[in-house]
Amino acid sequence: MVSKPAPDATRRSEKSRRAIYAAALSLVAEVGYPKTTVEAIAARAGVGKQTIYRWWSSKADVLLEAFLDLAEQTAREAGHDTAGQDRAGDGTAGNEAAIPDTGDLAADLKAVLRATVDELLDPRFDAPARALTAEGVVNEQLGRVFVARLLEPQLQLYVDRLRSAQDAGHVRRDVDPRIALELFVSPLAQRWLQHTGPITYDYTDTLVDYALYGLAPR
Amino acid sequence: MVSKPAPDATRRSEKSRRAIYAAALSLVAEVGYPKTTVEAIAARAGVGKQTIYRWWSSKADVLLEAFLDLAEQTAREAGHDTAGQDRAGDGTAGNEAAIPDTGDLAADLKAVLRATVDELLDPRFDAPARALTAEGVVNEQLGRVFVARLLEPQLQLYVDRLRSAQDAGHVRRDVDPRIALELFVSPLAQRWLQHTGPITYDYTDTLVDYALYGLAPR
Amino acid sequence: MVSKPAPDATRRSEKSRRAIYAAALSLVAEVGYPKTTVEAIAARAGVGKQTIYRWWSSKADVLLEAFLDLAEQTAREAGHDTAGQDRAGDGTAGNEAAIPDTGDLAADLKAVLRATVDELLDPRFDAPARALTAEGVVNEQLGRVFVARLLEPQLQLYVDRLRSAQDAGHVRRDVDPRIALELFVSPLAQRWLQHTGPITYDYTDTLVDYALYGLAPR
Amino acid sequence: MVSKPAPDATRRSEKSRRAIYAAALSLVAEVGYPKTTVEAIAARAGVGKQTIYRWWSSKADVLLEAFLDLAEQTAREAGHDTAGQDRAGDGTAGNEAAIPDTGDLAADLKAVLRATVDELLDPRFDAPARALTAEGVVNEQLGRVFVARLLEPQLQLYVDRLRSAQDAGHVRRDVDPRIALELFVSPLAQRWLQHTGPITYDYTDTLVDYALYGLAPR
DNA sequence: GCGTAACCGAGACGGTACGTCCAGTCTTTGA
DNA sequence: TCAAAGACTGGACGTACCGTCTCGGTTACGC
Repeated sequence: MVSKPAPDATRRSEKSRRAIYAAALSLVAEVGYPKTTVEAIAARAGVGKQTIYRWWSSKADVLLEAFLDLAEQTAREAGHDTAGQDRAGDGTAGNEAAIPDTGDLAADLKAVLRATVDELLDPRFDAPARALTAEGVVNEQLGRVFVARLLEPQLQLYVDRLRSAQDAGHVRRDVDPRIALELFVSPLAQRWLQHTGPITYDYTDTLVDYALYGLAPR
Repeated sequence: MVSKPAPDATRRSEKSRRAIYAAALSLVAEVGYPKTTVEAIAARAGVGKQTIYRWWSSKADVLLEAFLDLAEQTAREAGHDTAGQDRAGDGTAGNEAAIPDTGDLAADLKAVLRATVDELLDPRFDAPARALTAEGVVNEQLGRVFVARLLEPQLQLYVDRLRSAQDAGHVRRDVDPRIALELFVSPLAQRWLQHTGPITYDYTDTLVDYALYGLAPR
Repeated sequence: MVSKPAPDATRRSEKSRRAIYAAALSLVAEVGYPKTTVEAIAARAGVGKQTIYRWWSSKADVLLEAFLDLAEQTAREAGHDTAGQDRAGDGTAGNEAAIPDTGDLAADLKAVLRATVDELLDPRFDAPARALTAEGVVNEQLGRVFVARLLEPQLQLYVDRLRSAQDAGHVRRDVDPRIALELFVSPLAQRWLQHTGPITYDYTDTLVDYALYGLAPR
Repeated sequence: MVSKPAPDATRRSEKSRRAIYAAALSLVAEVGYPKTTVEAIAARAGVGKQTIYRWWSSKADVLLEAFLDLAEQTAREAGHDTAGQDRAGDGTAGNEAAIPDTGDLAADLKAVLRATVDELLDPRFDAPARALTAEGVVNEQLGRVFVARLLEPQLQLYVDRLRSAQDAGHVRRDVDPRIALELFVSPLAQRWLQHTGPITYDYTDTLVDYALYGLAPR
């Protein structure tokens, strides 16, 4: 079975690709993911439907790549701006500037989470991110790609910072950083996804405090 | 504007309602939410499409009520069967039996979370709960209903148990229980929704330990 | 086969019957036959749908009886007005006042056809008559009833008048009156039904002249 | 307002068009016009419903064109086969071969009407012609198209033949041929449409005789 | 420099499901 | 005890998109 003759990627129209990304992202932001149709993306991008289906397998796939591209671009811009404490273009796509390490773990985490709060409240990110997350909840294949390409690389930065804290003796050695990070990242994620509570700096600060020092009296 | 004449609910067919719930739940479990169509629900329920559209506004709406009904029923059964020793959930069954209070907070939380793990791994709950959560992520109106009717009541049980622990001096007085509970509930929710990690008893036990005693050395 | 339990006609509501007739005729006149629905008739008549289905088998059936009733009524009124040369209530329902017999066949026929022209141009008759005729073209069963109850009784009057003219020696003895009448009645009918030409007094007068004296030179 | 972007007719699928015509005609012949649904036509033609709605506005419109096409085809075949000696019809086949002119008007008309009788009794023509005529009675727009495209061209042939007879002195000069032809054509049409009498060669022969020589004694 | 291959915009195609409308039947309720 | 009201199953309607399939046209590469 050789189902797909595999189109020649070298002859691909860069202009069309960009136009499709832009159309997909703007449509999702405007009318929402479910009402965004492949036909509408093609029309807005000034592109034939076949040009979409030639390179992507579904609406979700287009949006996923469009969003990855957006993330990459944003990261690149951020990289140029803040210069120094970041890397980019390592194939995992994303704005993974390392978490700062001032020696004060709580302060560093609070700073990063505050930046995340800003991002979550920016509709430019909110709409497509929400749409892709929702699709991933129900479409495991897409979900795994989304997590692997976008979410995990971010989480890995927390793992790194926590390990550094362990080396410095600020976090117990027997703590698994991959689980530990969920104590402050997941609550924020859930509030964002399910509207189960307000998203504020105070809130994320509190999460960090609770997570680091526990609920039980010392 | 009163566009809809509003059908007479007293004359509603109970048989049809039940058949529609059953059809919706079984179809979602079998073919997934996106491939579940209103027509298929009607066909399987042996019902005219109009009977669905007369009482619900969308596929999501049907499934929401079907799932609420399922949760209620499950709760009722559980209530009769086990009287007192009860499960709780994260966006799943609508059972409002209180979390046990043996005096050992860690043990009580671990027990309840283990029950939740069981539920999340049961496809009977997983499929519709996942579908509704995904829909709620993207459709705020439905999301809010879902949260208010199913999720919040469950979370309130944790609030109650944590307050009791505060009274017993096992949790710091300055901790906000509504936020505290997210430290162990949200990570589980995220792993479930986004497949970001395995869901096991070990994992939830660890979450409780981390949350109660913190990451920093004592 | 006793398919229908046959409702008790003696307990039938006369008021409902009249209201249904009125509703059916007015709706056909207003929105046309195809857009006239049983539900709309019931609603306008302030009657349950079942009350219609109890006594009639279809929309066409209702309209047929409504129209027969209208014709009967019109005939009765005409009878009272013109007093003397008419009969009524003989079970065949209709306005079959006999064709006048002044001894001048051409003049008598022209007068009657002019009256028919007036009727055909009156929308009160045109809409339902056209609807029923169209239905009868395609639904033979209804068509035969329509012809038997309404059309044939009318045509019989021409037969009678033509026979009288034969007795007076104004029409050839070997002419079949049932066919002869079609020479002036059918052209008018076709123009009305198919809009194949204007319908005027001049036209019907001409038809009578052509039919009586032929096309060939004398 | 130009609501419809108007599809590109040059890219239209000839195969689909033919399949739709065939399906429409066969369904009307089999189950009758009212029970013929657009969905059934599409299914039998192996075509999507949208392909029908893209090119036609309604079931009636499809059948009209299908029938016009059939008439044209029949005419073409007849033209090739019999060359010169041709049929004419009443609202049926679109063959514009002239009525024969042997010098004997009565004989020529009788021959043509006998051919028409044959056609009216052929179910292949009867079902769709009847359906379209009925629709045209109630839907004036379609009726006018039907008359203009099919009926009038046929009638014009009679006009021509009658004019030729006038030149030959066989018909009075003061007779209007367009009205005269109705004396024998309309009665046949009415008997066919409304089942008001048998349709035979004898009948049409009689009509011609009555029309040419009149009812009054000579 | 000239085919020729393939991508491109465009959009018609066979389909599926939508949400609405109405037919004809069945059930409840008030007079 | 009947009829009004209207919910019910069923199924066609006309629409919106799906994903596939031509159709010219326009590159851009290999000979």
